[in-house]
Amino acid sequence: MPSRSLAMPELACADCPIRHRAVCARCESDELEQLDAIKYYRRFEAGQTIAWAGDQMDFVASVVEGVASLTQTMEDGRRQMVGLLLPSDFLGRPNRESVAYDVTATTDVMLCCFRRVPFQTLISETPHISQRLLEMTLDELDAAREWMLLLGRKTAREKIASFLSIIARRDASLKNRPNANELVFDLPLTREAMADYLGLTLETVSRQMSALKRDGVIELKGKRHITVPDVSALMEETGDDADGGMFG
Amino acid sequence: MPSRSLAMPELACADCPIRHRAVCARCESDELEQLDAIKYYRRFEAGQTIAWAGDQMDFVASVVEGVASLTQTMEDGRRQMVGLLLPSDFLGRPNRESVAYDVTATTDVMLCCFRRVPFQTLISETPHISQRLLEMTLDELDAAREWMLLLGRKTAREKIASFLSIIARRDASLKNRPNANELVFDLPLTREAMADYLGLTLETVSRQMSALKRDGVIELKGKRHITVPDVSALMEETGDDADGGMFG
DNA sequence: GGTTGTATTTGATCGAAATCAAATCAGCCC
DNA sequence: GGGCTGATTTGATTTCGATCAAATACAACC
Repeated sequence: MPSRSLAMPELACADCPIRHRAVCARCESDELEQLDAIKYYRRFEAGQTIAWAGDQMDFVASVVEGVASLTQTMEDGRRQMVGLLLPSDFLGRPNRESVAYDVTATTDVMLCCFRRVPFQTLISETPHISQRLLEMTLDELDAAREWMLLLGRKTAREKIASFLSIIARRDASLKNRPNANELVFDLPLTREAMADYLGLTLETVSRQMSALKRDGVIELKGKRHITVPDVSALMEETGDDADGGMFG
Repeated sequence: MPSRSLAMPELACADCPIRHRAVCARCESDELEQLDAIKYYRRFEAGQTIAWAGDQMDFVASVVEGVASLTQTMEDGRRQMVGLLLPSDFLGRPNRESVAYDVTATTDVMLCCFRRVPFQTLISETPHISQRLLEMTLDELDAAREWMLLLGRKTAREKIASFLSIIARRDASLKNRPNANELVFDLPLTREAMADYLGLTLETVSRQMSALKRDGVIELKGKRHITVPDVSALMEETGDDADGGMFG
């Protein structure tokens, strides 16, 4: 169900993929023009911090390209990722002045930013947008809750398998799959970032990746390029209900 | 920041505590009358299931009294709580037909229910309410993310201490504390439910409760009645930043 | 090609929490 | 009071993932 939004009608919009999720598909063109008036693009390099927890953030944004993440850090350095933003995901909290978590560019990232104050004005005057934001926030909440099950109850192997299936589900290259049963994609995260996502150490991530490879569940070309020869075999490993899902 | 809503202005409304969070404080009285027209009360006993994951739910609701929880269960029985609803919390997802998680009455619960379809109509016609729901959902998302840090990175002892401080923060009896440094409240959950909340086993919960008692961080009267003689000592144990917080 | 620095893998060991098992406590009903 | 039931505590042992440590792969740069 976090994939719900993928099923929503998309606006054909060549210059700004943002609108696909950030903006209600029912918006009138003049509303879209107002959005255009307050938007600008911004690029961040891999590893760069986009905002620190507690900072003022004078924009909200949508991810155009690349991956950004939200993380929380404890004083002693323990770190947990609490949000992973892929292209078309929304960043920022309308009506909140400050950011609650560190926002980092996990890969090179291109953001489409909307200036915060005028964006909020637009929301308050455009119920469509506010309703769309509610939908998106509910989707995020669903994703967070699925993530909680993973963190609280899954084994290391199940965590890795779940992560791979989550990334695969969102990966663009999905669109042209030659073989319906096979799956090929690139990992946008280092082993360390995966560990932060999964509540593991990077050593455990590496070991479990090796184990899945040894058992033929995945194949690796380089460190980041993954082939899943049999999707259902991967799904078996996630611990989730085998039903539904993106892959038939 | 999950406590943000507590700081919001509350409507004086003797018969229905719901409004305090569920409905925008800026609503006009005729909008409140419309809400009254579609609401009804419903009681559930401890242990009773309010809805199963996947069920249609023909109402949304606000918790008036007692505690309800959202849980996810894996086929082999592993269980993770993903939502804990205390009085004034909102239950249900506007514009979603079905429930995503099992909803259970953790104690005896009184709900103030709003019939779903008319409630949705009201939302779409009343931007205030839709914006209030967005605020509430953002609060829930913040809470979920704090919870993710707990599940992914905290030790068993830190989890217990964090849980106690979360419950204490929300407990009604807080309102009349004789001694600002001391804290007295009742646990609304069994050890098993705590385990489901924290991603632990009930034995570990029990052991860590005993350890905190042994170390003088908490005192126990019966199994459920907790006294925290020194709030800052408890906060030390949570692993969280010592700053801010409800207790000064 | 060699060097440097980072990312990743692999190995050995340790420890926190899970698991398995039993005892104790607290209501509750008669 | 006494027995019954479910909740909780406590104990013994195991196990999975963390930690500590070292080797290997890889890309960028000279």
